[in-house]
Amino acid sequence: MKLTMDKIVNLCKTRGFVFPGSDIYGGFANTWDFGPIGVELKNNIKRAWWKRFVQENDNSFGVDAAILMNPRVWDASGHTSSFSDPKMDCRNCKTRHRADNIIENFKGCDVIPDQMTNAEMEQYIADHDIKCPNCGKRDWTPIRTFNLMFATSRGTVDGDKDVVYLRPETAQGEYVNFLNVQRTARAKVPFGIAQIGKSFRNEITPGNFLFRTVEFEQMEHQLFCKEESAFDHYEEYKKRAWDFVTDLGLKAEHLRFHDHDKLAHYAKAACDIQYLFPIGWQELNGIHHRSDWDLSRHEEFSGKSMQYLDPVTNERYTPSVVEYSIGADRLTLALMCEAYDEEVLEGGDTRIVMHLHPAIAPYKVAVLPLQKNMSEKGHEVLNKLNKYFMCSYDEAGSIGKRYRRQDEIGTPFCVTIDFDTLEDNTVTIRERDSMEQIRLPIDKLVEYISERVAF
RNA sequence: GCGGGUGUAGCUCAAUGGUAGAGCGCUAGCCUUCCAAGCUAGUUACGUGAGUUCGAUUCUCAUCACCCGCUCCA
Repeated sequence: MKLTMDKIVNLCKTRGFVFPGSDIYGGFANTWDFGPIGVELKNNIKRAWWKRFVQENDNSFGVDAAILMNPRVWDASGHTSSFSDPKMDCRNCKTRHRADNIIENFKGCDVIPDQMTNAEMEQYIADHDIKCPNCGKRDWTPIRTFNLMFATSRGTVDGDKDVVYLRPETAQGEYVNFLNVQRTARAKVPFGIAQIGKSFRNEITPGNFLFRTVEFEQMEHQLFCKEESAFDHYEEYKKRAWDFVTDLGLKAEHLRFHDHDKLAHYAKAACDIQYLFPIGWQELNGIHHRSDWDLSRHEEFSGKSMQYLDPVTNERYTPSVVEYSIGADRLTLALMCEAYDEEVLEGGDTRIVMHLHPAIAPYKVAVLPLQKNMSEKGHEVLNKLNKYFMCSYDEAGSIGKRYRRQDEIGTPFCVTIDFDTLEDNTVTIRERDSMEQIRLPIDKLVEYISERVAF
């Protein structure tokens, strides 16, 4: 079976994982709404991440910072000045390029484009006759700047409004709270601050379904540590990031590390984990050694000391940061791609199965009375189970059809009520991947399922 | 934003300058004791706006959305 994004999108729309954003108005580019099944899946993924990187870490603490931040945060982070791309189009071959990249890649380049204005870059390109790398002609449109931050305004009186930005990354919420968390949690370096939250980027690009959206959710862990141990932690987090996604079900042969050739100005090392999506190898997460750049900048712009006083050695220093960041929507997409399967059964018919890790499956168990007159017993079982698990209840259609419905949304267990159930309180429990069935007393169900859906 | 393509039920498709059908799905009923059975009934669509025309889902233009590529990145 060749997996295409189309198949995933189709399943998502028909089964209620994900719908196009603003659907009844014809959609809205690069936005998607999670439906009843999808929101469970994504919440389970976020919960698994939080468990792994906060709950099971005794030196890791969560925050949920505001999306709107003081605009000076973005001056300090560099986003106000550098988070906009100077773009120009080649009129001849209709390709779009970044002016700064074109200049940088020009042989004999003797300037730093980041420090130039658009007019200076246009002049430089004209003076040096820099041609389109695609078609070899020089027929450029003027440079236009795209700021990737969504701007809105604070204040109710026109003309007296301050521009504020929807955050383009969650990381700054962790950095500005470094000392608040350290003090209140009585944390000792090295320790981490984690956050899951939405970020916004005004990018003019095709989205490839959930892979690239203008509004997206990041799961981030910032480890604050001593400069000399930062590279060790960097390596440690590469491994932890890898283990997390493989434990959730991504196959190792669909994953690879990808070191950055060009480092951002603040980074001492940067590495991605890429996943083999239907659209090719694409970034799933990033791990960055950011040195003390972020805290130092905030110290500079806020005037507040960001230094940590080591209580044992009395040493005072600005910690380095090892950042681990993964897109929740992107990970959800990867896990759906990995789980998707069209199985050919004996007899030639096929079933679509989502082999999701039980821990992230939207429903853990479906309750299926074999006949409609078993409704009462069915609800009795349902009401026992839904105290512990997200449950589905279905009494429409043949039992085989109902199994297939659950297979398509990845439900790991189906519990069937039959005539014997009414006599002896036992049920058939059917497992999704193996399609095997065993008989269990109703009283044992919670324990049996709990053991198998843990992460 | 640029170039190319597409737009008809929930999904996959059909037909037509005289206002639309099928299969699957879904709902209800009958039947049915564990992997998409059957029968009956019901359900829902021409993306939006303008133009040509006696009449437009069909032709033209615009617009919107989506898909592929450029570009970008978590």
